[in-house]
Amino acid sequence: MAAAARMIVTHGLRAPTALIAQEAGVSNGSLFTYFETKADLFNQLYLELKTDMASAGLEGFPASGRLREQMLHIWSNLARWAVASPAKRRALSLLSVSDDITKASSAAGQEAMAPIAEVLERSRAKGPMRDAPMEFVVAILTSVVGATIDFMVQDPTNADKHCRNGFDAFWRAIT
Amino acid sequence: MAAAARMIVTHGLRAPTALIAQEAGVSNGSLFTYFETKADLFNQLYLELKTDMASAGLEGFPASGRLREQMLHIWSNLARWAVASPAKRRALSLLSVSDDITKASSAAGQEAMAPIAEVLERSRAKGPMRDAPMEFVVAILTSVVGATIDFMVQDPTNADKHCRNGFDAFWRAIT
Amino acid sequence: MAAAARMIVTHGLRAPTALIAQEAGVSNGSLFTYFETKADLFNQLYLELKTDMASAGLEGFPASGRLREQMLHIWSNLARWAVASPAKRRALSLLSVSDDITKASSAAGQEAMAPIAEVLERSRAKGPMRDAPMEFVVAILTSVVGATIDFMVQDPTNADKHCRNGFDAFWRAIT
Amino acid sequence: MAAAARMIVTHGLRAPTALIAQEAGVSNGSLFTYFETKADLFNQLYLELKTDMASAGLEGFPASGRLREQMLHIWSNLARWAVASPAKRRALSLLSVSDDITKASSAAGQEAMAPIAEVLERSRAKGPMRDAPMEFVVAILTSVVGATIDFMVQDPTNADKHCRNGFDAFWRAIT
DNA sequence: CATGAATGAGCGTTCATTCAT
DNA sequence: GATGAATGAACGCTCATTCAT
Repeated sequence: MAAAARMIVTHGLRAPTALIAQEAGVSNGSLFTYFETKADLFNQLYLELKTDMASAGLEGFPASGRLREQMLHIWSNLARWAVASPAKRRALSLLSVSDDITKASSAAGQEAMAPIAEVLERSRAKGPMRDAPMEFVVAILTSVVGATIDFMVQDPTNADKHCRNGFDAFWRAIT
Repeated sequence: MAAAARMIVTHGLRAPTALIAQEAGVSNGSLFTYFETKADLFNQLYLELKTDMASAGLEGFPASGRLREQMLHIWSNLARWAVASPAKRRALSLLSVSDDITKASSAAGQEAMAPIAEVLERSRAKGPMRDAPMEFVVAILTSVVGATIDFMVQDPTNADKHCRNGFDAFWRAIT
Repeated sequence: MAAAARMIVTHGLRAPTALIAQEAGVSNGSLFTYFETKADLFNQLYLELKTDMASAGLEGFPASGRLREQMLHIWSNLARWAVASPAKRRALSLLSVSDDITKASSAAGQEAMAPIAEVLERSRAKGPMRDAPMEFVVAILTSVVGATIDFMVQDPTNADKHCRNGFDAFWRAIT
Repeated sequence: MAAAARMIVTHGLRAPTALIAQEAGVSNGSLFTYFETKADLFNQLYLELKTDMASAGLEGFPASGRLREQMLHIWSNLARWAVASPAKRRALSLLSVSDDITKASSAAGQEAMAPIAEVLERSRAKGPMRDAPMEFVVAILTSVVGATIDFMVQDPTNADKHCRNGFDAFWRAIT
């Protein structure tokens, strides 16, 4: 799956299975010993990446902290993860819009993000977005953090500043 | 190009050129009289859609209005355009993440959005994001308006409310 | 289709489509311009061969002759056709037992044989097999004529004798 | 080999060796401990089935009976065997036309049928087919008994009648 | 001898692109 | 310029066979 992620980065979702197998150091046929189809591989990879991202986001979570600090902690973790694993991030964003990802995988992906969503839920609970659909809030989180990461990657010297600015904008939007 | 947009909606970016040509009422060969390659078609379509969207955003622009009203006007226009032309919107969002779109096309696309970006520039000029890169602000606009539209489409009865709520969140983020 | 028949003879039904295309003097891709799938090619070929065989059987049919002479005429024609076109015959017999041949094709094949079946029907009408299912009688015709042809091919010097002996056996069976 | 027969029935001759092994309760690799190649397995299976069929045909053979009764006994036995073991029969008929079956196996198969062929030889010795090649007579037996079985299976209520009618037709053909 | 993961050649099919008419 | 048949490289996937354990 790591090989698949790498090949998706360089070749997009059209990355030939033969290339993925080669990158993984196995024969093209062997790939299908582990994954029934290419779509299956993509779904499993999607879930792994999503789970990986979610657990990165929750690492060192300050359970006793104030809400804003908790959310900032997650935000920084997510940004750090994405900056540290650009391949994973790129692969995940391509997979997220792929037709190959089943509803089941999407649902499982949301499940993995549930603990983060819970913090988000509490964050917006008393603010102006208290009546908005939760998915809307998640969409805003995802997109603003995505934009933030892009600028952290682009201008690494000011990464921390971008990270903070992005979070502040996000926090303003939902509280 | 309209045919291409329609086929992209139903078949994704893998829509066969033969199908696009058929939908357009010309022979498959003729398509390559007008577009050197499929990628070329996609780039031209991308630019057309982006331009279309931008001009829709500016329609009836209240030149003398207050900044917030101007921005809200654009916001509502963009949302209305997307809701009225779901095919264009879907095609544009797929094309935006495609490998086929060249840097030149992306740049030209930003160019088309320049008048809107200008209003955006003035909107954030005195706020907390005054020092952020302009692309960052644009990215936030794009992503939040995108999320907003999704919920307008999904729940048309409350479309206006979603539109307004999205804008408010956005305005909070940048001012 | 002639190329397909030839390749089926030499490679069986597993004859690669690429080889069939090559034999036909076209590119592998072109084959699928004319036939949607390999199975489609096989079905069309099956029907062509069956029709070809049936019309060969009826060539010069003595409409005013006695029943036995009519049947013998058909029998000899069928045998001659098979001996003259061994490739067609081999391909047809392989296709007949293939999973790729649809019920529709089988039915159409029987349709093509209808005029022959009609003579057969009259032949057995007053004999001991008058109450047997018609398919049973056809099966006997097919199998005995098949065996006959094998020996005509194997021992061409006595082809006429084998042909006659086979018919006599068949005629004894059904009258 | 029983597993192979079963899988041939459900999947045709393309039945994967892995599936055959699984059905047999051994690992896919083990299959090749006992059979050098898939073709080898098929040849051995062919011979086993042919031998099985032949010995079924001879079961309870009335050595002192009249020729016609002896032949009818064999005929009924063959029909009963086929009706009772449809898998074996289907596998055998598929294998019979397969390219994988070697001349040696075919010859060995004929050898297994020799005792039956001997009765057949005596049956036709004084009749109109006395000068025909023995293989021709065998071919007629095989094909007519095959057609007979098809109708016994299809219409079990009248199985005995079909069996008898088939035999009568056959007997008329060779005597 | 048993296992089952690994192999890689081979196949059916697709489709962007070409080009003779 | 328009056509659409022809092209052939490329891809996802299968499966008989091998071999280290």
